Amino acid sequence: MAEDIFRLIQRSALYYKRLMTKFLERFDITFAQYQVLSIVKWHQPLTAKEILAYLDTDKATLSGILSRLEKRDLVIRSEDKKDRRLMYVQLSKTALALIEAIEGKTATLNEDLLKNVKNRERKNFVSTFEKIIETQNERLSALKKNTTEETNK
Amino acid sequence: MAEDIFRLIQRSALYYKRLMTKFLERFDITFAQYQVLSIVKWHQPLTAKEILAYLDTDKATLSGILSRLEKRDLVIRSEDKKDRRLMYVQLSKTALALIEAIEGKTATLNEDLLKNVKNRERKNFVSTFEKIIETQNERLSALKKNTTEETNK
DNA sequence: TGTATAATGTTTGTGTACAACCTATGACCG
DNA sequence: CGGTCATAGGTTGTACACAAACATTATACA
Repeated sequence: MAEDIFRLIQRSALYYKRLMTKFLERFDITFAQYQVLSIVKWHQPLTAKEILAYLDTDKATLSGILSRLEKRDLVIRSEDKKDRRLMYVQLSKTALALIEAIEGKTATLNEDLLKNVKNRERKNFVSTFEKIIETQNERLSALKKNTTEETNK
Repeated sequence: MAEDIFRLIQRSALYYKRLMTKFLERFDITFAQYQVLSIVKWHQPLTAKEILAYLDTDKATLSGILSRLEKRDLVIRSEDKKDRRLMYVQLSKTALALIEAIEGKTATLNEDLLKNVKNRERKNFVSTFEKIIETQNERLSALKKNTTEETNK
């Protein structure tokens, strides 16, 4: 029974990714690239670390995405002059125009996917989801603690 | 607002995958491999196409997973003698024992993740989720239809 | 019977997820 | 200072998601 719920979550996430990928195809960017670009747009300039905090992904993954975006002149990476470990990321003009052209349309798309779920139901859904994610988070951070404790021995 | 809901879905799916991956590490299989093995266990023998229907994934992906499982002697692939396009997949004895050792534990793990969500709340949650997935499915199959129509021109 | 078409799987190439390792820089502390 | 440690980020290797192209076999149908 519990497994069924996680199957639903996985399936819905997979379908959503497929839909967004198809939608973004015409703009020639991937879903992950879009997510990075739209976060950078909102909070420019951002360091890689800050992007990671928003997206909750891995630095190795992000590094690859940024490289591809930079190769296509969609982002600009530049060092901080005081702390030269930091890399600031900014959108190019092309990317800014691209993201602005996309954003409204994705909002419509998302709203359409939820057309059968009205306000109160949405709130209940979100509230349950937050409980689940909180527990997941507890379990995940417990795992991280264990591994760091072991390396400290 | 709608976007927030899909962010929750994606995040939860990601966390679940991370948790399962960590849990399965000690058995030296990946989450995707575990999913394939447990489906094959329930309905042996299965053709690749049938596994695809259960898992809703891609045939290219499955082909790779099965190759890796076969290399490690966890599954056995054999041709159908009547229709030689079909590949039947079966578990090896090792794999059968492995999956049986794992299954009970994952059930406990899943139940734990939902410990803060009681019966009625679960039902509401599932019912909302089913609506969302149904809409996603409609949009996805609309996309498929369009592409096949285009190729027919 | 022969030929076009469809169905089943594999292969190849790109992008992503993530662990493990590496580099370079900054911070702390004697 | 100088040495140790932590931090920011990149690199490498494995596995997965998926499109596109391919090989093989089955089926339909003229």
